[in-house]
Amino acid sequence: MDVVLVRWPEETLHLGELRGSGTPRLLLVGPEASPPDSVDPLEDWIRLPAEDRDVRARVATLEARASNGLATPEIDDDGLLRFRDRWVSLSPVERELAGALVERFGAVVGRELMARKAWPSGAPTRNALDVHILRLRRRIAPLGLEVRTVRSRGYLLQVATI
Amino acid sequence: MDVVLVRWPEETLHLGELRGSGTPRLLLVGPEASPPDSVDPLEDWIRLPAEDRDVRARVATLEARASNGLATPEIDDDGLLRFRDRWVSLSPVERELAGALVERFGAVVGRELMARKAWPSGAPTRNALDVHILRLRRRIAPLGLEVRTVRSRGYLLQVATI
DNA sequence: AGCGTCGGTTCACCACGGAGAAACAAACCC
DNA sequence: GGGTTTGTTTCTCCGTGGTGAACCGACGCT
Repeated sequence: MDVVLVRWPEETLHLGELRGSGTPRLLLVGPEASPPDSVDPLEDWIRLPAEDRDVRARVATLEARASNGLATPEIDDDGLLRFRDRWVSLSPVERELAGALVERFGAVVGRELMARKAWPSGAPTRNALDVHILRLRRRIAPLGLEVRTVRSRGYLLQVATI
Repeated sequence: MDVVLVRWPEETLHLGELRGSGTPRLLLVGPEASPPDSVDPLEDWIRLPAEDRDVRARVATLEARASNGLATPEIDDDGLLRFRDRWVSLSPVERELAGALVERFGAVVGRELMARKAWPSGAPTRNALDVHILRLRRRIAPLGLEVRTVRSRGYLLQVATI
């Protein structure tokens, strides 16, 4: 999402909309004005006059924050799992499993539910799900995603931690 | 939590610790240095020389964000203990104990009460609770939480002190 | 102060079950 | 035909909960 530059305090009105819509914004604070106070991580400000590189740095940070919040993997129409401009192909079973995990990204999906998604008429073996999870893990690792186990509850898809 | 001022890029080493521990920090960027790039809302920077009121404004924002995001830990529907965008899974017994502590975050919870929560029909051994508290302590340490003992009263959950 | 008790911490060990992983075999698709 | 996908078995590993015992510091008593 693009960062909007706003003169402060001249364009205060405009600012209200931006805050409401969650648009990232950089306030250009005049030499005499006092700095705004907002805790919103999508809002920043800089004192004028300012160097170009400083403005650009703050804009870049806001952009990164904005797109970070939206960083959710998705499965496209071709069955590819896409995340942050990379992708991997999935096998049919993996697509169902990944689909369930992506739908509730960051939250736990029960083993039962996943098994029903992959095999609506009943899972072949109890172990089959484990094996496919293992394969899915290796498949999505290059995207920087990982499947974490929550014992006796299910699995959870998230951005890989270091 | 107090905001730490760090000269950039001279005190880069120090910065590593601060980032790791989630301490809010303001980087004082020398006249020639290029600004840092971090998306962490608990990190900000300002170009030197800077006006006092500008520094104060940025410090205030960081403080507000820190105390805002602090809030309280919570146990979600999946039984995960979440705190500051991190989480750990809990075993059933730990979930009961943590639940009692989270409910009264920052206040003492009696041993009796906790034992009843974990084992409604009576604790198995005298020190079963102790052992589970030990395990819970180690489990939640990565979240920056700690269980403090209040002798002959009970236990208290709080943000870990350094 | 000396001493015993109490409350709490930590460790080592066991048993059980859930999950991970490798290896093999069959089915499938280009 | 060759690679991919899927199912299955088997073995190993680890999370979990319980138990006993050693240890340690705070407290209270004489």
